[in-house]
Amino acid sequence: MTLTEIPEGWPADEARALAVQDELRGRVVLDEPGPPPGTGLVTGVDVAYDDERDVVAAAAVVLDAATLEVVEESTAVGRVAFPYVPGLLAFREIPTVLAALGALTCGPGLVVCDGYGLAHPRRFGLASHLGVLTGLPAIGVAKNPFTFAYEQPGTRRGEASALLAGPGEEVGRALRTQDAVKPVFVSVGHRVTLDNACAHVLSLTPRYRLPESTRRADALCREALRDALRGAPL
DNA sequence: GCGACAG
DNA sequence: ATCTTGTCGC
Repeated sequence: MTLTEIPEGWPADEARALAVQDELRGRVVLDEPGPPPGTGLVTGVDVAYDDERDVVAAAAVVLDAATLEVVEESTAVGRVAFPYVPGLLAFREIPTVLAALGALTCGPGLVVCDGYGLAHPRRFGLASHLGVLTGLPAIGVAKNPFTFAYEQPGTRRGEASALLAGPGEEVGRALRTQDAVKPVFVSVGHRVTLDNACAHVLSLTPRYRLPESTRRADALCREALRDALRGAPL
């Protein structure tokens, strides 16, 4: 397996990364509804790291949105392209994720990311960044509220409350995907509406807290990392 | 100035 | 993210 190259000109420091976010932010599209939930294809992407060896593995798992059956899977392995800095997560994950998406033979449809889109310090999280670079509709589903404020949503599956960046600025939603289970934090990435994004997430969580797409992608990228490290330890 | 901080 | 045993429940 070949190691994914870090793109030429990829930001090497925080100042350059901030400048890139500043420049790409204007290309986010927020006025398209996005694909209707329960139809077409949905692709989950996720990455796993080995910081000791500086290796990252990414996975893309394409699901039939109606049945949640796996349609196609792909992985990619590369060198970590950026340190972890809150607010700059995308620069760490995107090169390898793009390689995994590029290895698919079918169109990904809606991309579901682990993390945020609009709910971001500069309103340009991983899901927005990935959406802009690929042109694909994308949403973010995070396990934590980051620094944002929210009221605890109702205890039943499907209930939601606003994720607020400030008084009156809704950047996402705390969405209960299972009865009495901690909510997930959904935000728009690119070319999808927040209501639509939440409907997709509910459609992807018939049984577990996290979307089936991210659960599948999470398992696959861990496996890919193990396999990659097995071939060349230390 | 200090702490918090998606994955 | 990752480090980690047992344990409770379907």
